Amino acid sequence: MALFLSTTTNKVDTKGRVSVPAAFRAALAGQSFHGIVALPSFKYPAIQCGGMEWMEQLGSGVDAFDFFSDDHDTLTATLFANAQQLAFDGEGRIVLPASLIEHANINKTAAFVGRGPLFEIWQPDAFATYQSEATRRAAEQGLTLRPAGPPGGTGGAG
Amino acid sequence: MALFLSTTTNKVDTKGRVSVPAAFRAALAGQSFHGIVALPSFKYPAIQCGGMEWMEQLGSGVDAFDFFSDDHDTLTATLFANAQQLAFDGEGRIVLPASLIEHANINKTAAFVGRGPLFEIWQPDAFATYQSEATRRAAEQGLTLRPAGPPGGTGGAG
DNA sequence: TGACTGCCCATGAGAGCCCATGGTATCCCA
DNA sequence: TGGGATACCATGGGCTCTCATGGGCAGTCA
Repeated sequence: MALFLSTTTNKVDTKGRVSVPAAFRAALAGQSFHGIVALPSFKYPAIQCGGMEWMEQLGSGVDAFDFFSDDHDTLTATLFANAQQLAFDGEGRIVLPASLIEHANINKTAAFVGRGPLFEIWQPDAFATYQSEATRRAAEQGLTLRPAGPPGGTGGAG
Repeated sequence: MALFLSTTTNKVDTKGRVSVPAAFRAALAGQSFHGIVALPSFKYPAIQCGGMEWMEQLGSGVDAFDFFSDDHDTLTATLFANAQQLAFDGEGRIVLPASLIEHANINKTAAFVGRGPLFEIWQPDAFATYQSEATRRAAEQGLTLRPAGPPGGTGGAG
């Protein structure tokens, strides 16, 4: 499983291209699709990304007959319909589609934020704000991480 | 298994032809029938599509129902009787039959919406409405993605 | 014979591919 | 330990080729 760590800010050129950090690319090496899958977060102005395996895992519960279910309607409409396959060019860059650029208010630079099994792309200032807010909340709540703890809690990353 | 992602809007020309997005065609490459299978959705004004393998999978799902039951009648009547094979022309276009055009209220443009193992064709405005509603529902329900195996906590997309 | 379907070609825009470059971190050797 | 060389990475620009789109023509069926 790919693991994404640390934060890197890269430039977006006039064509809308951004270099995906080499460490992130390395984490994705060996997957069937040479690139990333990106979808807009509906909680905050960020783009959530992972490899094709991540996407397949997200969709693994959806089999051919699930389109009879309302929940899966909602899920696939928000998940697959908004997802974009962004292939790497020869230099390991991707082109951010206009819809995602707009969603994340990205302008000249983009911050790549590691989140473990996935990573996010943010407008750097927006991320800084979000980050300091999250840090403050964590301190307030005395949030701790329970290693290998039982799943189902509010999760570690916040 | 083919995986259909993202949404693309293409024009319908005067002959009723539409280009199937190249990414969708690529996902269907290698299947026995060079084209798509399309059937009207009975839940909303859209056309549900997939490759021949998808149709075969639907068929095997129908087997699970009792052959003499009403469910079976309903399903076969709905799925197979209304299904249409639409072959690609040399440029990867299909011609939408009048019955499907009418069902989806398609006029000058058609939105191709990825839904994972299948995709749908919508009248773009109708889909926008449906989409925003689905997004709202997903956010409201705090719908989380729990892929089959690993503990996700709050899941991937959020 | 007429209408329609399927096949072919042309074209503009845009995406993707290739090459070049500067900076930085690392490695090797003295 | 310090300096030079090298390799990798982020960045920029130009070019090619694919894709979406439009129209024409021939074959087929009613």
